[in-house]
Amino acid sequence: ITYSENRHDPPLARLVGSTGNDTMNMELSGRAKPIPEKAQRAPLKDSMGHAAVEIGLNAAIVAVLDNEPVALVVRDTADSAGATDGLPFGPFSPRDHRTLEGGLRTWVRDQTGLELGYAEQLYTFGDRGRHVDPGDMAPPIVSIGYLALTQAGDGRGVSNGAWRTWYHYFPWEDWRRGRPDIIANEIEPRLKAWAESAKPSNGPQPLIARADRIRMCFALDGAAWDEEKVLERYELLYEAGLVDEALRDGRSSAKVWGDHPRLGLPMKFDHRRILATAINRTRAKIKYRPVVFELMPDDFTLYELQKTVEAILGPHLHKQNFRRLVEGAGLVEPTGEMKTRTGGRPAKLFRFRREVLLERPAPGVRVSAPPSSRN
Amino acid sequence: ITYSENRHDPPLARLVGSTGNDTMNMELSGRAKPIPEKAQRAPLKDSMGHAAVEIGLNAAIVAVLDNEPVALVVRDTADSAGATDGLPFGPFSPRDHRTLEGGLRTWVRDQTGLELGYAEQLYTFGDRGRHVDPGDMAPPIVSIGYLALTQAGDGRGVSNGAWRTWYHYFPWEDWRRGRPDIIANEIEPRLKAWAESAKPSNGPQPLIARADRIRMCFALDGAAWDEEKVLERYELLYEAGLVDEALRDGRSSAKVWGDHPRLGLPMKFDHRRILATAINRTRAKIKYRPVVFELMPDDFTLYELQKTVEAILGPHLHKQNFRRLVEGAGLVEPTGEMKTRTGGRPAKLFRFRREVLLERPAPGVRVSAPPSSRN
DNA sequence: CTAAATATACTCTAAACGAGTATAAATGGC
DNA sequence: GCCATTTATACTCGTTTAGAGTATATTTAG
Repeated sequence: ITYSENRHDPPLARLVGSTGNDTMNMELSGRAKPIPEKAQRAPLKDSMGHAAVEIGLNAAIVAVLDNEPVALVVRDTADSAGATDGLPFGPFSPRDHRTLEGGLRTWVRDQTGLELGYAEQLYTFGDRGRHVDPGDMAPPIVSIGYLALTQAGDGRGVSNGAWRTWYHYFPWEDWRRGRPDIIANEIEPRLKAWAESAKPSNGPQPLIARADRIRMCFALDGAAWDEEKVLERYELLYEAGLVDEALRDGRSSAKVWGDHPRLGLPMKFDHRRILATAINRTRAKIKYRPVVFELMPDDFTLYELQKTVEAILGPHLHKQNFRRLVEGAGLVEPTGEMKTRTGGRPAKLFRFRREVLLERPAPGVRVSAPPSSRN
Repeated sequence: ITYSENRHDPPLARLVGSTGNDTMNMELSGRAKPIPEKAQRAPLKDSMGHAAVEIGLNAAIVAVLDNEPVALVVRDTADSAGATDGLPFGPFSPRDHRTLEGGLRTWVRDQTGLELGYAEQLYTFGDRGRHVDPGDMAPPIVSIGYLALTQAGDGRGVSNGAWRTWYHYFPWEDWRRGRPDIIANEIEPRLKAWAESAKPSNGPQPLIARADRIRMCFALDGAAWDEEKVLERYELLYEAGLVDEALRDGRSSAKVWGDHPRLGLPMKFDHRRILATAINRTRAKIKYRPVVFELMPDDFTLYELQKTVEAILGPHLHKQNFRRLVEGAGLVEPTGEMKTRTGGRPAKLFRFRREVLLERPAPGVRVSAPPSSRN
């Protein structure tokens, strides 16, 4: 089954507003002329022994556990002092791996015991200096991030690694109990200070002012929160030197903020950026492709399905409309069974209708959010 | 400016139906268990001299020239016998390139004289055996594809390379004069023969039957044509052994079809696949991000804008609604000037309103297609 | 038996999409 | 200058659907 990247069934997109998940053209492009690469020497074509680089394959494995969105992380047991979480990863070896994705699956199996199901490529990162690690391990220069979706119970016990809420690493993304305090208390003031520090306008102006980026990313001044800006937010914080990785990588703008709390837990290398990309993609894709079902058991109630969607997207959805849209789109069919012991009236059990993939071009979970009430 | 990948302003998505552009999970995944990698030896972690591979950077540079969608290709002048078109490309060299995209820009500048503006990463391909080339040049094992959008006249003369319609390589994608004959005359019968040849159901069944894939990709049996399935179609033809590259790569299923016409012009290495990905992405993205304007001069009439969109998407759009949607979305503002000599009543000139990027989360060119009439 | 919780059916409104009609202002040929 | 042709642009209208609310049915907990 091929779930491709871009959307086309609009419906629930509009609810949240959104902005994008996939790409990370973090080098501002647009019509603006690109920053010229440093003085160019003669073409390297004939420089034999072509520059070869090591490629890292990294897996952001996502599941939903008790209505909590989680990722599978492995912790560095060797260095127990400042043990940092990381994603399962390993180098791509053309000798042993027939495909990139195959190599990824192998590494994940070896490191966690988990047999991956659904997986898709996210992005290939290659910025020098972004993956520095204090340890003696030299990280690969180029790393390819993958998103995998699975049921948390599906691994039938992961032999190594732990499922951790992704909000450990991105506390500002957790809007389940309203706007998280960390935004107003920590992020906003520090980012504004960073924006101010760039005021003396010497040099070329960026296409979008820092203040505007901050406002749009973190929904200041009445702007709407866009849950699909996960990566953009993380990159902004990195650029401003507010996440530990920026400090670690030795960015000049990174400041020490005294006893201010760190903004989320750091990860090894550029793994947090990859996880941000994965969350971004998951949040976007769930709206226009039936990928939620990769996170669900075979049979489920519509309410369980809704809770899973909400775990990914954050805001609470309108229950009646959710049911109507999901059923109306032909995404599910009743199994005939009922689930009792739901704490109320028993619910019909449903299963995913795989046939939709042959019918409509690309159905997603169409959802509508209620304004305030939660029913 | 960051145009991210996924969509959220639904509008014009619905017109065409669509399916996806981005990703190419061509290894069927879904809930199905993945094909196990060949017997796994011990983890390679400590195999010093980590496997290093050469990475190719490839640019699919897209423009619209006289209402014709074109890509910039370079032809192999050395081997004039069976000269094959290729995309500008070169190896990534961490020594000389600070970033992947920077390296790409350098190669494009060196090879074509063009200074890239907007560029975004498409996908990283790594299947062994997909980039074989009959010549003596060993292609990189891993290749990263990029999409760049530019005005054809913007390069102020490309010093090397030529703009060629992308329909040279994908004739079946050209629906401007209705369904192209090549589908009914060549593609459909050959694909059906291929599907038949797999009938004796030995071995594991694929998630989606060949016949279903064919029907959905090429809009048979009344299915709607989805112009966003560019990559899926090309991959299907490759898998069926119907494009020259499949033969060249020595796929077992590739057959010689006598004097049947070849299905589109082949390209070097896996460049045609990359171009398919680029077309796919362009078609999808134009609907939910204001990327059309990368293809336009600073000032333009709404009709010119519409013609450009149509060059990318194919079908003809409803003129009145197009105007209403584009203006209503605040994507453009009048310059105050008029364009005379349009062949009729003079048209107002417009320019792109960059401010929209700060307002709505992600505006695209919202369009609606008329059913039959073209007005 | 009742309160609380959940499941599910149905209604209503505003917005949008999708299509059509009408009119204005040029050009080109005669 | 007249007229056919071409393009630009304004406005209307019906159908769909998103977005929200109301009402009712069935269970469990106590």
